[in-house]
Amino acid sequence: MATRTPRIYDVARSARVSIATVSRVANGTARVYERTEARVRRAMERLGYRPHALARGLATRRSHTLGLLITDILDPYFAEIVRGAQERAESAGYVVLLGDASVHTSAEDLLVKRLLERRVDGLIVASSRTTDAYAAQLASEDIPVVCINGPLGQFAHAVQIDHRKGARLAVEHLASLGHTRIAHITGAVGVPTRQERLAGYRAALKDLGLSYDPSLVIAGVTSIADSHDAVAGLLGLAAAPTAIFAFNDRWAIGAYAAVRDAGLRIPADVSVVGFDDLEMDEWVQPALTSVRQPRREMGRIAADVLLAVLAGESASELVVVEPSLVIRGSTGTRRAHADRH
Amino acid sequence: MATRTPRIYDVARSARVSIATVSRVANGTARVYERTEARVRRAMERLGYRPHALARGLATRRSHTLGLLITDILDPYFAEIVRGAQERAESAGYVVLLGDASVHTSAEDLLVKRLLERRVDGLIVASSRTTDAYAAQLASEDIPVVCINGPLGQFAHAVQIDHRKGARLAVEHLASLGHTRIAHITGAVGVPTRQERLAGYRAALKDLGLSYDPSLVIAGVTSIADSHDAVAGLLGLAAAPTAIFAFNDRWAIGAYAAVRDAGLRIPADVSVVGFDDLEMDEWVQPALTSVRQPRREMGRIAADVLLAVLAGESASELVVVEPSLVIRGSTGTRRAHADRH
DNA sequence: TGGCCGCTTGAAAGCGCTTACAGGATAGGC
DNA sequence: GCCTATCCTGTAAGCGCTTTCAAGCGGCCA
Repeated sequence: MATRTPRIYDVARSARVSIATVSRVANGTARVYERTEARVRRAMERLGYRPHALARGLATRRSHTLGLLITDILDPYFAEIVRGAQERAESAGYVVLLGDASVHTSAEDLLVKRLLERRVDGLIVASSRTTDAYAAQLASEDIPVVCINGPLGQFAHAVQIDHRKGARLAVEHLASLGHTRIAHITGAVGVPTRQERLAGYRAALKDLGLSYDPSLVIAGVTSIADSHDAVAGLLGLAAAPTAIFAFNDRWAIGAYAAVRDAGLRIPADVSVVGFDDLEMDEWVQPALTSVRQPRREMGRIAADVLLAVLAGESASELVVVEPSLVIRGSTGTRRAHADRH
Repeated sequence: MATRTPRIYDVARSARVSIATVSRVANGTARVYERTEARVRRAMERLGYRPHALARGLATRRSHTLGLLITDILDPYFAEIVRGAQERAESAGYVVLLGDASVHTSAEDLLVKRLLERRVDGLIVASSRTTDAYAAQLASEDIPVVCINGPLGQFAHAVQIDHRKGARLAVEHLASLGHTRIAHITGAVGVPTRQERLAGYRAALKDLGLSYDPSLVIAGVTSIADSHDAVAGLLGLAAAPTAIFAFNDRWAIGAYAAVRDAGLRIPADVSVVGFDDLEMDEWVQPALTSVRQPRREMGRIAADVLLAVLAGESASELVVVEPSLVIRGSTGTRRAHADRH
């Protein structure tokens, strides 16, 4: 006889107490005689009682659920943020509800609607598509929001890597190897971090006394294939770059293919630096030099901030994490005999 | 004055109807006068009403949530299954709750407990750690379960790729290139699909008239580094293999490194075939030949089966999907001048 | 032994929604 | 214009849990 899964009422009857007492034992919200508690625990054990999270959520007005908005779970960048957030959430008894923008044909706000209907207690927005206007709308909801690498603003908490510094690390590294013509493949237009990294790139060039050449900056790249094409174009230039700083590692991989197609070699002819430091960086040939972003840590911090706010504690409005440069085989000294051509 | 988010009661009052009528309009569960409906809709619009999913779930005993158990979201294999399941679930108004085994320090059954507390309506188990005993325990819960590439059994629905056939495709391809000493790096012990692929490997060898050499089969590999070490060992053998069939693409990448370390080349000295067909296969050098597994499709099918069961329709107990071989640059004809050594 | 105090415990009212069930409005037939 | 059949709508009882409030219990001191 498969008896239905037991309710709190069943436990109460079995332990000969009221449901209030069972609730108290289950949550430890009030003192209970040791004897009584033992009876209740035994009953819970015996029946295999599992509290009903929905009912609990309804009664407490807390779903113990965190919403996490991302652009694409297939992108390791986001996957690791998810991991970090889940780890922190889990340790606090929270669950993470994923909103993956690329799953939905419809707009992102429908996604948010889904999450809000689920009554998430707070929201982490890691999606790179987030616009200011959209984020502001989010903030008008009455739950705490924290953005990861999103637009800075007063409306929400933020966790950011220091993008300018990251870009600077890349450019300085390339310059130290003798490169003077350093191209930059930027992020897609509208990605909030794009401007920051570009600014860091320009600032570093300036500080190093290198000239800024707009023709070496490619905008509007949205895929590996895009990046491939863009780099192919750059290599065809009369004054082609000897080094490429890509907005992220995937764009860098696109650059790899273009360099190979052009019959050139990395790093002998062209050096490449990516951004993110994905697992695959170690396995591509040559291994990719990249600006490391502690993504998992960022996810964890975001969840941490959210949980703090939910607990009524004060939480920092802005957390900036430090990038670092991981030097691998894709960068080398510029060849002595000047640029090709 | 940030007024609280409106309840069904607020809508009802605003539209001068009862909450029952609002509910009927919101769900379309019963006829309502056109005039009344218009009033209600306007009120919902005006107030920005968003039904409370928890309350609804409590009343209907349906959470409209699917649980999805995976081993690691950072592994693209799982990530794509998640994507597929989410796509299908989303289109049916369901939400997917992820249970990532690698997030939890504790055992997997705690993970399941979390999901069950959340009252998921059904469960997809894609985790490769799933043992028969554990799965059986799952099945004793009163919700439908479907396993992806899990152990076959009577207790749950299953979605499987034809592993034997996949292994056969790999071996036949290598044999057709002249290879006779084909090694196999198997999956971790306990991974249910391991036996199937191994069986396919052996069957293919037999059918092709090739001898089976146990020293060419490596078991117990659980990481890329493991695979690297195992392959290093193989290459040191007096009668080293000229081709390697890896349990998955990540193991194949480990093999790449070992081959390079040994001063050998792919595919000139050693051919490599992986399993899964991940995105990175196209970007590693040389591009990896691999047995394609339609992971997203499998996730979608799993969700589909689950939804069918939940809808009270009959659903197939076992869905077998077809593998295919994607031939890239990592496999080539065996060199004429016999094996090295 | 009586009175008082500090505990633990139970009764009951919600949390926001769905859904029989019954009541009232509407329309149709005469 | 009256009666019945049909529909729409409202009332109220839950769904499983938390939490206030008051009652009950035992122990202590006088």
